[in-house]
Amino acid sequence: MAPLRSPLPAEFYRRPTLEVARDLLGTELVRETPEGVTAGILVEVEAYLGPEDRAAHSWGGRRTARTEAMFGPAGHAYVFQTYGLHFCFNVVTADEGVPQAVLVRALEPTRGLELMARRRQLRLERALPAAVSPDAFPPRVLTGGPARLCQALAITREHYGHDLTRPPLYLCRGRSPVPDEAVAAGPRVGVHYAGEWKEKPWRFWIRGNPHVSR
DNA sequence: GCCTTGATGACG
DNA sequence: GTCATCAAGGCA
Repeated sequence: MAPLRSPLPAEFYRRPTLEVARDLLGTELVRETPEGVTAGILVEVEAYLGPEDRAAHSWGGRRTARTEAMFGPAGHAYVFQTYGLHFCFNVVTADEGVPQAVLVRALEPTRGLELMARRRQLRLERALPAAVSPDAFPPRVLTGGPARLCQALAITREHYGHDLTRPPLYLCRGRSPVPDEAVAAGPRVGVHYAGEWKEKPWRFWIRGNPHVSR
């Protein structure tokens, strides 16, 4: 099946990771399944710059079955599981052999909101009555958080290493580029253990966007 | 021990 | 609404 829209080329990802992270804001992540299409605009990301970055899974050049994808070519997916429960979705960046990636922390939902809600319904039952009118989902409940967006888009370990220039999971240009004034930067979330690296302002988000995770 | 989330309870 | 605390449970 041809993709619905033209995916970003591999060259987009094969650049310095901080540039890719910033430029990923405003792009659209599309997930196609037999049940339907779900998609959202990236509004919050974090860069992980192994092997130097203490906060990166590839810190110190750590190369295991889990981190292998980070060493692979740019534009492929790095999916990992945390706390035994949740998946997180990353885009591999930079040159092959340089284990760097960008974690996607939040999306602004654009397509398939009801399907997303269905996939998240187990935990959403309390929120759903307020959301009976489909456009009235409260911000963040569908895709505001790295594990939430994976559940909403049905991204799992089966996408580990997937080539993100091809269906059924790919990125394409969004509605419009995000100007520098709209981009905010700050420390990354959940990396308190990372010493001096935890202060690096390598989390980027669209200022004021209600879907940003926190 | 972890790049998380949802539930619960305190507080205002 | 906020904030703090806790438990869920796979894998290195």
